[in-house]
Amino acid sequence: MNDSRERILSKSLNLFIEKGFKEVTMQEIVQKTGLSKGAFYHYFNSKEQVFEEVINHYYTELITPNYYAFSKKSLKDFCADFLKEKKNRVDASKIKNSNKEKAITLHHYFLMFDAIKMLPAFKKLREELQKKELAIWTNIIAVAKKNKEIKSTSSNKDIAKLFIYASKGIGIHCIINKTHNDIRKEIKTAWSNLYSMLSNK
Amino acid sequence: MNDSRERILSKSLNLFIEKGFKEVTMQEIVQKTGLSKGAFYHYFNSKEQVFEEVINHYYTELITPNYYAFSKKSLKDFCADFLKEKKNRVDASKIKNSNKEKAITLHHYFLMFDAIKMLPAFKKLREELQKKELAIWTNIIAVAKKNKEIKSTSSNKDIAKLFIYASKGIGIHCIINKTHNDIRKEIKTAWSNLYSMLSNK
DNA sequence: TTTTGCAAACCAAACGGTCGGTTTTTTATA
DNA sequence: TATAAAAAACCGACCGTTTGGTTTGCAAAA
Repeated sequence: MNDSRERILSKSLNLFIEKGFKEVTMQEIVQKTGLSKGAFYHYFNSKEQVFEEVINHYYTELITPNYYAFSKKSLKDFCADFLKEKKNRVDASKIKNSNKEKAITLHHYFLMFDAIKMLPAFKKLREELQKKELAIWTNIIAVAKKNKEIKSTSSNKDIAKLFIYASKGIGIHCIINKTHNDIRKEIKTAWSNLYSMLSNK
Repeated sequence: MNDSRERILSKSLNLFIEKGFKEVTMQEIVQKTGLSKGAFYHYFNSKEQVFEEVINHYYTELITPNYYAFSKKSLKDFCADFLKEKKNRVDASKIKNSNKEKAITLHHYFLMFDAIKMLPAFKKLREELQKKELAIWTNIIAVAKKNKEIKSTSSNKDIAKLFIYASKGIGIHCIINKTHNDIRKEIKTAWSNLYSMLSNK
C-alpha cells in the first residue's frame, strides 16, 4: 500500500489514542505526518474515514483474542493461556505501531467508546466477541467440572461470568487509577482465588 | 440561589450527560435554558466553570455511597444493603434532576472520565472513595469469617476485591451492551454465587 | 440613581474541508 | 531508449461555519 497513506493511518492512530477522535484536529494530523492538507484529502475523504480505517485495521485485532491458543482441557491452564495470549496481543500491536506507551491506558478506553459510538460495525463486532468469550469460558468450566478439577453448585455460565467480570472490573479499576502494570498480576490473583474457592480443598 | 443560574446548571448537566463536555456547545446550553449568551456569562465565567460546579454539586453525591446504611454484621445483609442503597442514591439523583433517563448509561461513564481528566479534585475524591469501599468490604468479610458465615483460605482483602471487581465488571459490561436494567440482577446473582462458593455447603 | 438580569449584536480563533495549481512518477509510444 | 502524455502525489491559500467568549445597551428592580 501507499507509503504516505499508511503514514497518515499510523500517526492518526497515535493521535486518536492520545486525545480521542473529537480532540484531534486536521492540523495536528497533517503536521504529524509531515504532509499537507491537500495530500491528506487526496487519500481520505474525511477525518471520520481515517478513524474508521484505523479502528478496523488496528484496533479490531487488538481486542480480538486468538482462542485457539487456549487450553481446552484444564481451567488452570486456560487461565494462564488467556493472560499470556492477551499480553502477546497487546505487545504485538505496540510493536506494529511503534508505540512507546507501556500499557493500555484510559485513553484506549476513550477510543473504544468513540468507536462504539461512531461505528456500528465495531460495536457489533465487540458484542459478538463478548458472546464468544462467555461461550468459551462456559465450556472450559464444564470441562473442569467433569475432570473434577473444580466443583460447584453454581451453573457453568455463572462461574464463567465471575471470571470474566472480575477481569473486566480489574481492567477499568487499574486503568482509572493508573496502576496499569498491576493488571495482569491482579487478574492472576483474583482468578487464583476464585479457583481455590472452586477446587475441592 | 438565583433561578436562572440553577436552570443553567441543571440543563447543562443533562447536556453533559447526553454528550460529554467537549461535545456540548454554548449554543446548546443557552438554547436549552432559553437564555442568551450574555445571561450565561453573567453567571459563569466559562463552560469549564459550569462543568466543575455541575460535577461538584450533583455528580459527586451520585457516586458517594452512604456506608452507614449498610449492615456491619452479616455479609449477606451487607450485599443486599449495598444494592438497595445504590438504587436509592441513583433514583434520588434522577428525581432531583428531573431526568427521564431510566438508568445510568455509557454517557455517565464518559462524563465521569471527563471529570477525572479535567478536575483533579474529583479524581482524588474518587480514589479515596474506592479505598474506603475496599476497606469496608474487607471489614465485613472479616466479620463474616469470624461469624462462620463464610470460610475461605483467601485473605479478606482478596475476597473483598472479588466482590468489588465483579460488580464493576458487570457495570461496564451492561452499560456498554445497553442492558442497564440487568445490572442489579446480574450483580445480585454474581454475588450470591460468590457467597455460595464461600459458605460451607 | 445605582445595581441586577438579561438580550442581541459582535468578535477572533479554530474548525473541517475545498480548490487551483505544481511537482513527481508512471505509462505508452515511436 | 528517448519522449510525450497521463496519472498520481502533493502543496498551501482559502472558504464558510462554528467555536467559546465579549461588549454594549437597556428595562426593571432596589
